[in-house]
Formats: sequence, C-alpha cells, structure tokens
Amino acid sequence: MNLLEQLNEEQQFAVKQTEGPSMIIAGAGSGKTRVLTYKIAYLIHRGVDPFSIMALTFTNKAAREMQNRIQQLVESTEARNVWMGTFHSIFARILRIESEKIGFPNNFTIYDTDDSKSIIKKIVKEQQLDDKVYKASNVLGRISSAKNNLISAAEYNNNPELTQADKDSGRGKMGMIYTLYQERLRKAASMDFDDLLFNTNVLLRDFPDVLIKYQRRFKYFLVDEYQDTNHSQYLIVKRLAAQNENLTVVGDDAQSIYAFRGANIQNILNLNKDYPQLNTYKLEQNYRSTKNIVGIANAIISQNKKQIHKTIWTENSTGEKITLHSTLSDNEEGSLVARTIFDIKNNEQAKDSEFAILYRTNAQSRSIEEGLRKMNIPYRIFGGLSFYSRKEIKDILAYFRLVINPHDEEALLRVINYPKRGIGQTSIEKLRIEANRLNISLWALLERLESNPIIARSAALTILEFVNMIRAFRLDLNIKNAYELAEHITKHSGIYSTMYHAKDEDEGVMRFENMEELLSAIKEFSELENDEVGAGNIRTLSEFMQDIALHTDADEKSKIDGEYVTLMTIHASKGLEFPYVFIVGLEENLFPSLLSLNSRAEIEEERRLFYVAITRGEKRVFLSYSESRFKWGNLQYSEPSRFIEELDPQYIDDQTSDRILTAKPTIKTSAEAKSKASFYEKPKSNEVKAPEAVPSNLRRMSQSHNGTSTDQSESIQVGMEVFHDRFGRGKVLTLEGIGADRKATVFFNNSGTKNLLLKFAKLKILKQ
DNA sequence: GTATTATCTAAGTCT
DNA sequence: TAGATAATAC
Repeated sequence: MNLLEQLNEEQQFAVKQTEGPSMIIAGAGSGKTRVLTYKIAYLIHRGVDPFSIMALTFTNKAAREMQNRIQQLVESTEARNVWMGTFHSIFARILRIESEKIGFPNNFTIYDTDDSKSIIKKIVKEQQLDDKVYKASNVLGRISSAKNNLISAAEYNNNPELTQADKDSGRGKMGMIYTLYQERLRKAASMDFDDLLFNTNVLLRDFPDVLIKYQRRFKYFLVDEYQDTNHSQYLIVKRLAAQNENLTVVGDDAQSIYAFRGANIQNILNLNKDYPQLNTYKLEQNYRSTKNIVGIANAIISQNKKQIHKTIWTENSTGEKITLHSTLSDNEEGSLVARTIFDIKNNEQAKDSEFAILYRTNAQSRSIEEGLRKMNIPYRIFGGLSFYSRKEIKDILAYFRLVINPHDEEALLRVINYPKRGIGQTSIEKLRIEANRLNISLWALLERLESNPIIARSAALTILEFVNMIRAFRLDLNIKNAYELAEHITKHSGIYSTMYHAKDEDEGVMRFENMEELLSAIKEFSELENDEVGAGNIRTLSEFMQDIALHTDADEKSKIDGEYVTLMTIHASKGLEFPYVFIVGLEENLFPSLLSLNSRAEIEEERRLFYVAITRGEKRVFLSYSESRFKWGNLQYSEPSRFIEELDPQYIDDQTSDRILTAKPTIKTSAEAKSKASFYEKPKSNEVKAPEAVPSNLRRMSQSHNGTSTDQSESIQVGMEVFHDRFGRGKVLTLEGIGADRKATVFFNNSGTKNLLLKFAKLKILKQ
C-alpha cells in the first residue's frame, strides 16, 4: 500500500521529512493525528526500527489508538514496539528502570493531587502555620510551577526573587514547606506528577551515561499537542533529541488550553531558535467541519491578539448555522438539550454516540444529566469524580500501594485503622512524631516497634498484627498474579466482610458493587497476555498499579462500546470530534471563568477553549446559556458570556429572542431585557433600542454594577411579601448583612424557607 | 477510641 | 449543596 496516496500535498511533505527537526502547525480538524500516524508508519516502512521511535501523545488512549492504526498501516505487529504514551507514563517507565541512580527504589509510588495536598496540610499544621494563608491548593500550585521550571527546593530558597515575592504576599514559609514536602515524599519513596518530569531532567542532566544510553536507543522523536508542553517537558525532549535532532512536533497555538498548569506557548513559537534549520509545515485544510463551523471558529480566534497566522478553510458543505438558545434555568437548559437531541435522533436518524455535550466545569453535568434521564437518553460522563477517586476504591488501592511500597505513608495512614481495628488518632500521632524525630518512615518505625514500645501495649500488639499482615501480603507480590493477590488482600484485610455487611444501606450496595467492579477490572488485566515479559510470566499487582497511577479519564475504556451521548469538559474533549456538539453554560463568570478575568492572557486562553469546543463539531453546533443557575446551593443570576457578543452574526441562528417574548414577560427587568439586545439581533420596530453610541461591552459593564435591581432589594424589610422567579410568593423572615452581602431568610409558600443573597435573588416586593 | 452532630467553606480546567 | 473538619457525647 502506498501510504502517501491517502494524504494531501502538505501532509505528504510533512510525512516525508523524516530527518531533522520539523514543526507542523496543524489547524483544528486538519488531520494532525493522521500525519503523525502516517509519519511513524512511513518510518517503519522505510526500515526504521520501531524500538528507536518515541512518540509522546496527550493521552494514553490516543497512543493506543495510534498504535493500532499504525499496525494496520504497516501490516505488522512490530508497531507495538514504538514507545508511545504520555510524557508522564513514558518517563515514569524510564525512571523505574534508572531509579537507583537518583536514589529511589523502583517500586516508588506516584502520588496524586489528593496525596500531595494531604501532605501539605500536615506540614502546615505541624509547623503551626495558618492554613488559611497556606492553603494546600495554593502551596501545591506554587511548588508545582517551581518544579515545572526546574527549580528545586534548595534553589527556591536561594532565589531572592521568589522568596521575596512570598514574603511580600505574607507567605514567607513557602520555601520551607517546599523543602519539607520533598523530604516527606522521598521518605515515602514517592513522587508527585511534577517529580516524574523533574526527576527525568535530573537524570538526563546529571548522568551523562544514562543520557547517551537513551540518545542511542531513540533516534526519532514525535511530540503531539506540542503547544501544551511545559518547560520541563521541553527540556526533556531537547536533551534526548540533541544527538540527531530527528524531532517532529505537531501543535496548534490556537488550541493551547493548559497554560494554567505550566504549558508554555513559547515552546512552539521559539522552536526555530533552538533549531535554525527547522522545517515548518502548515496544515490549513479542515476535513472535519462544515463551512459555517469553520467560519465562526476563525472569527472567534481572530479576536485573540497572540497567534501564529493561518487560514483554516474547508471544502465541506456549508451546513447549518450555529444555533443559539437561552433558557431561564440550568435545569431548563438540560431539558432543552435533551429535547433537541431527541428531535435530531428522530428526524435525522442520528445515533446517541454522535452527540457530545461540552461544558466549562464538571459541576454543570448535573442539570444536563437530569434532562437526559427524563428523556431516556443514554449518556456517559467523562471526568468529574472518576472511578478511581471514589472513597471505597481509594481505600482498597491504598492497601495495594502499601503492599507494593510500605513506606508510602499516605497509604499507610489511610488503612492502618480501616477496617476499624482500634488504632486511634492518639497512637498514630505519637508514632508519626517519633518517626519524624528519628527521621525514618512511619513503616520503618512500626517494624521496630517491638524493641521500642512508645505506645500502649495493647495498641502496639494490634499494630504488630497489622504489620505482619502486610508483610505476609508482600511475600506474594511476585508469586500471585494481580487478581489472586488483590482478592487475597481484600478478603484477609477485612475489607470484603466490612463492605459485605454494609450492604444494607443504599450507599453500601454501590460501594460493594464498585469493589467488585475493581476486582473484575484487575481480573481482566491479569488475564491479558503479557507480551513484554513473554509467555509463562504473570501480570503482577505492581504492574496493575503502574497502569492506573497515570490513568486519566480520557483513557477510560468504554466498557461496552455502546450507544451513548458523551458529556465532558471542553478540556477533556481536546482531540475528539462529534457530528453534533452542544456547548452549554455560555455565561459570564462561568465561561469565561470568573477566575480568568484578571488578565488578557487568561481571557485569551478561555477564548481558545471556546475555539476548541466549537471545532469539535462536524455537522452542527448548538450554543446555550441560562439566565440563572444553582451554585453551592443558592440561585445565582447570570448574564450571557462576552463570547456570545463576539459571535459573527452571519453564522448564527439566534433562537433566544423567541424565548424572551414567550417565557417570562412579566418579571423581566429592563436591564435584563437590554442584555438580550446583542448586536446581531434585529431590532423590532416597536422596541426601544439601546443607543448605538454606547458599545455593547460598556453597556454590560454598567449593567452589572448597578443594573441588577438593587433598587428594590434595599427597601426590603422583614415581614414583606415578596416574589421570586423560581420559588414564587414568600414572606421575609429575617435580614442580615449590608450592601452586596445583604441576605434574607424567606419563607416561600411552595418551597419552604430559603436563604437568599439579595444581590442575586432580585426579589420583587408584592406587599409592604 | 468511636459514633454522632454541628459548623464551616468552597469558588476551574488535569497529569 | 456537599464534603471536610471540629466538637460533643457515649
């Protein structure tokens, strides 16, 4: 088969450029994955040893799919010898091989964000610092960005700029926490996500023999989604590829959406400085979407200042315009989406799997779900609370982690008294302090507890029993396969019976089923052929845990490749495509996020996110926003996103005005009505139009400051009868706070007592 | 040491 | 609203 025949001219050039550095700027839907896949197939076809190719993808799922595709293209299974996966998983693999060089055992644990936060909380407490000032997520974010820029704890403390910035913000102990955090991780023989990349850099920097070993082994490097790499990842690639510079990077600056976790767009913009002889290719033909979708996407992204110029075009049909809907509440938005899907399924014979509903935040999935459930539409949510982050699953996994690496303190603390065996907080605290004093891991202390009893004898005996149990499990690590050992552990640790007896409660049933699901997943894993170690070898529990440590939601295999509508965040949708795409919650402070409004750069990232969302669509895209939304238990009013005002009207089928006229004619304030009059809407002859001289964005600003009917809320008094959009008639029971914080407790005839922020509630006074 | 109840507070995207 | 933590009772 001639591989090149199936590519357009520019794609062919990119594929044929096998030697030297090249950068492929690939617009959305331009066949980026296709080029990567074909390039690897082309290399293999030309006799390059698959073992010498390293391909770094954004998800492990993408790697798997690409690998399968390459196998088909080269008609050989040798394609599986290409090293393909995410940065984190590929380099975790290399770190395990080389672990002793950097002073880690090869069974080191990978800590997730929860583990990391938990350590930081403990450090803050032990150091008697204020946990409001040193919030775990903030501290971790600071440490993370230091690591992504290859600044070690020692370097951090010696960097006057960083330490001064911390002092100025009242967080002078940040550097100390960083130091203690790293000590804690090392004692627990554990690395966090950033350490995987940081330590890879240390390995390649400080051990020239190791660097040379991998430079000799890998001759071709391909990096997907290069716009989302951070400095640490950039340096790894640069070091490894330095020998022969056969480096291909593929990316699209317009789709860079991970700056918040350290992605550096300069990696793509400055690549030609590192490689002056860089070959650059631009893929601009879109094969995915209709002209309308491509057109509106181009119009959106053109509002950003920073970008590499390109013109995305398509030969596809014009298609339908992009539909814009608005609803009164988040629940109604869910129903509307469900109804629309239902109609399209009927009218166009579409399948459930052709639909995706994309949102900015995971919390939005709830109202959408409700709508789908009511219409009996099958759906599947990706992200949110994933299977592996459920409590009961984490408890079981903690046992596995502890058996594999007993120094893993987070795991130890999680299970030492689960199921309850009478080892309470007091004993554990004493032991932790002692272990700290001796500068050894908690497990090391427990192992020598017999000769050094510092706690009550009875507690010490129970602990000894626990230690012996874990030791016994450890003996089976390489003897039993993953499933046999996992089952053995759940039975003998008491987890199984504890869960079995808790089945009476509703929650318990689900937990028990989840445990069974975990075990059956492990069983499936155990029974897979182990082609890497060869026949006769078993797949161990350690291997299973390595498999899931860097498991992402996008990697989740669809159990049954059944028919369902896909729900996910826009971030998670990167790289995917669907015939029908719904983008919901286009509201100011939600999308763009409230937290992104501080800088132009952040808003541009949100806009790129919007661009990514729109360009997932093949046939049709539906946009919607709601005028109110439940957040943390209370109703908040919302205005349409600024991105809606930016939409180019020629591509839009605006359905919002119908709703305004039919749905809520009485309660609407004039300010709200005005906000609907966005510029693409044709003024009706009998309507008063906002003066042209005032730009729409200014109009919105003034409105959000004083337009939200504070006029009425200020005169509300206890005892008044009031009307609320959602709850109806009610009586004010109490009032507290002033200005923006003014709250009321209102008893509603139909929905009972509610606490409302007057700023948002827009109560209407019925009777004084 | 454990179970129950009361109080507090969170704001986002992901490896 | 919900999950985590603190306070209280047993």
